[in-house]
Amino acid sequence: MGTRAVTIKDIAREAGVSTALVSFVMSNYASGKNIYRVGQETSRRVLAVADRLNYKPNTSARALRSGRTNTIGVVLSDIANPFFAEIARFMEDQAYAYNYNVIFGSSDENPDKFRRVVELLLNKGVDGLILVPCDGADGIIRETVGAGINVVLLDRQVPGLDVSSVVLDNREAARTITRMLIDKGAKNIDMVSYSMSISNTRDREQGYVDAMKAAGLSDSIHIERFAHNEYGNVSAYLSSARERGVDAFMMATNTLAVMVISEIYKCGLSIPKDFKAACFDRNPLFDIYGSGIIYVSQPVDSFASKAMEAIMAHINSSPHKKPLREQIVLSPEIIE
Amino acid sequence: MGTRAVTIKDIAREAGVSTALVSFVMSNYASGKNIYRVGQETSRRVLAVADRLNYKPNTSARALRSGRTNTIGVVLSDIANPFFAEIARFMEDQAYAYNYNVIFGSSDENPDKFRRVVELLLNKGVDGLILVPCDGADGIIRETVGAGINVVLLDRQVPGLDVSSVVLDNREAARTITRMLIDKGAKNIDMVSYSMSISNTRDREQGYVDAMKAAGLSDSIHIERFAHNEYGNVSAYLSSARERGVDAFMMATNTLAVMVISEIYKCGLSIPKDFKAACFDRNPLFDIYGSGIIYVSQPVDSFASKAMEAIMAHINSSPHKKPLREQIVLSPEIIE
DNA sequence: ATGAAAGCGCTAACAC
DNA sequence: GTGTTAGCGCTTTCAT
Repeated sequence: MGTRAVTIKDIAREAGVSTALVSFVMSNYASGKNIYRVGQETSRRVLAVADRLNYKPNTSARALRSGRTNTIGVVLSDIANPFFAEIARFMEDQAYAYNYNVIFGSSDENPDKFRRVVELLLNKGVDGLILVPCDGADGIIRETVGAGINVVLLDRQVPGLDVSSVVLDNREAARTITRMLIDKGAKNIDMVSYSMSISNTRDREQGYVDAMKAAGLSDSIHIERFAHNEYGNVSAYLSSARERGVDAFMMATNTLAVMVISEIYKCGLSIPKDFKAACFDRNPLFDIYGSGIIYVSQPVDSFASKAMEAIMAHINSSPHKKPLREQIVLSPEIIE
Repeated sequence: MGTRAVTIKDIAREAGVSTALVSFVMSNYASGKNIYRVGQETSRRVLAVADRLNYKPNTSARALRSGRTNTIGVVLSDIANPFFAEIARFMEDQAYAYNYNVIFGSSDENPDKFRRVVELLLNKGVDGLILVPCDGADGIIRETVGAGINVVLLDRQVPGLDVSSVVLDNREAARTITRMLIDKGAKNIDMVSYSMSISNTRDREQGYVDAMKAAGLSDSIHIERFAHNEYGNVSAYLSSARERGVDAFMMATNTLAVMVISEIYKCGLSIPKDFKAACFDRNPLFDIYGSGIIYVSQPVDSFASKAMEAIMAHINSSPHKKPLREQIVLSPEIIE
C-alpha cells in the first residue's frame, strides 16, 4: 500500500549490479554465511543501498519461487487454555530466533476442525507442522506425515505412529504425585480425568493406577471421566465421592482441578482440611492456599524449544535421507 | 512436498479450457457470486475437475500476483494473558468466517518489540492490522497508518490519533464498580493500577476518581501504580494500605487482582471479611469465594467480532474514498 | 566474481 | 462467454 515497495530490481539498478547478485547478497546476509560468490566490496555496496532504500523482501515472491515460507504451523488444542497459550508465547519467540514465524490454529479437541486447520496451514505453505493431536486426529496426521510433510507431535503421542514428538513423562509424574498423596495419609484417592482418548491423560491415569497398586490400594481405585467442556454434573460427582469416603483427588488437568476445587469450596469444604489434592499445571489460585495442593509443573519453555528444535531438524535434514524420528521425553518438576 | 501440487494449468488442460478461465471460476466460486463471465456448463466442468484433482490454490502465487494475502495481523499485549488469549481464540474463528486468516504477535508491552512485530507482519504482507497499542507505540502506529495500512486499534486508544478503534467504556465501568464498593459501605478505597500510560488504565483510574469525588471521598483517593511485570513490593504495599485504613481495593486488571488477592490471603486476611474488592475481568478464582468480588465482564467475543468487522470494512472500502474511521465503544457487564 | 534468463502459480488487462 | 498474454518479485541454473 501507499508508495510502491522497494524491490531487488531497484537495488540492482542503484548499485549497478544484477538482480541475481542482490538476491545472493541478501540471502547470504540473512543466513549469516558470507562464504559464497560475491566480492566483499560489491556485497558491502549492495547492503548499503538496500539499507538506504529500506528494502524489505517480498515474502510471497520468495515463497513462490523457493517453495519455502519460513513459517511453521502450530495446531493447539485451544489457544485460550493457559497451558497452550504459554507454549504459544514461547514458540513465537523461539521461531523468531530461527528467523521463522508461527501461525496458530486451535482444534478445540474436534477432529474435523483439526483436519480443517491442518489443511488450511498446509495451503498457506508452512514448512512444517507442530501438532497437539486430539482424539480422532490419527487419520489426518497419518496422511500428513505420509505426504512427506514435516511433523512434530507435542504434548501427546499417537500410538502406533512413528513421528517425532515432545511429551512429558506423564505416567511417572502422575505416579509421583499420587504417591505423595498416599504418603500424606490419603487412602481413598479418586482420579478425575477426561473421557477422550489422548495419550497424556491415558498415561496419567496409568501412573495413578501404578501408584495405587504399589501401595496396596487397588480396591479404592476410581477414575471419574468427564467429557471435554461438559462439566455439568460435578456437584453430583462430588456428592458421590463424599459418600464413597474419598479423601483426596488427583486431577488430570488444571481445568479439571479448578472445576473440582471450586465445587469443594462451594460446598463449604476446603483443602487440605477436608481433602488432599494433586493435579497437573500451576494455577494462580494455588497461591491463595499456601498449602495443600501438589502439582506437576510442566516445563512449558522446554516444550516450545524442543518442539521448535525438532521441527527445524526435520526441515533442514536432506530430503533424501530417511526422515528422522526422535522422541523427546521431558521430566516433570513436582511442586508442593 | 511429496508429489507435485495440482495447479490451475493441470485443471485447464484436463478441462480443455484456459488457465484464466479456471482462475475466474475458482475466485467466483470462493466469493460466492456466480455473476461473472463463465457459462454454467463450463463452470461446472472446471469445478468438477478441480475437485477430482483435489486442487488447492497456491497462496503465495495468489498473494504475489494480487497483492492481497487474505491474512490479517494481530498484535496483542501478550497472548499468554487470558484476556488476550480469549480474544485471539474468537478472532481465529471470526477470520475463518470471512475466509481470512490471522497471524498473532505479542508486544509484551515493549514498544521496540511492538515495532518489530508490526514490521514482521507487514513484511508478511497482511491486508490489515488489529493492534493493541502499548505504551510508547504511538510512533510506529502513526507511521503505519500514515503509510496507508488498514489499522484498527483494540482495547486501547492512542490519544490524538484518528484511527478506528474498538474499546470498552472503561471510565463508566470503573465508576460503576467503585460506586458499588461505596454502596457496600467502603469508605477508604485504594485503586491498584499500572504505571504505564495506556488509555484503558487511565480511563479506569478516571472512573475511580469520578466515583470517589461524587461520593465525597476525594480525600481518600489513592492510586497505587505498579510497573508491568514487576510486582515485587506488593506485600509492602499491602502493609501500607492497612496502616492507612484501606477497606477496599479496586484493581485495574485481573492480573493485578490476582496479585493483590493472593497477598491478602497470604496475610491470613480474606475477602469480603477484611476487604471489599472489585476488578476487571473474570477469573476462575472468583468461583471459589462465592461472594465479595465485583468484577467487570468484558465482552471478549464482541471485541473480536467488532474489530474483525471494522478491519474488513477498511479492507473492502475503496482506496479512493476518504479512509473510514469508526470508534466502537462496548458496554461492560458488571458481575457481583 | 558476476550476469542473463527462465520461470514458480496465479490474476487481470485486453483481445476476440 | 472464452482465450491470450504479460507480468507480480524473487531464486537459481547456466553462461561468461
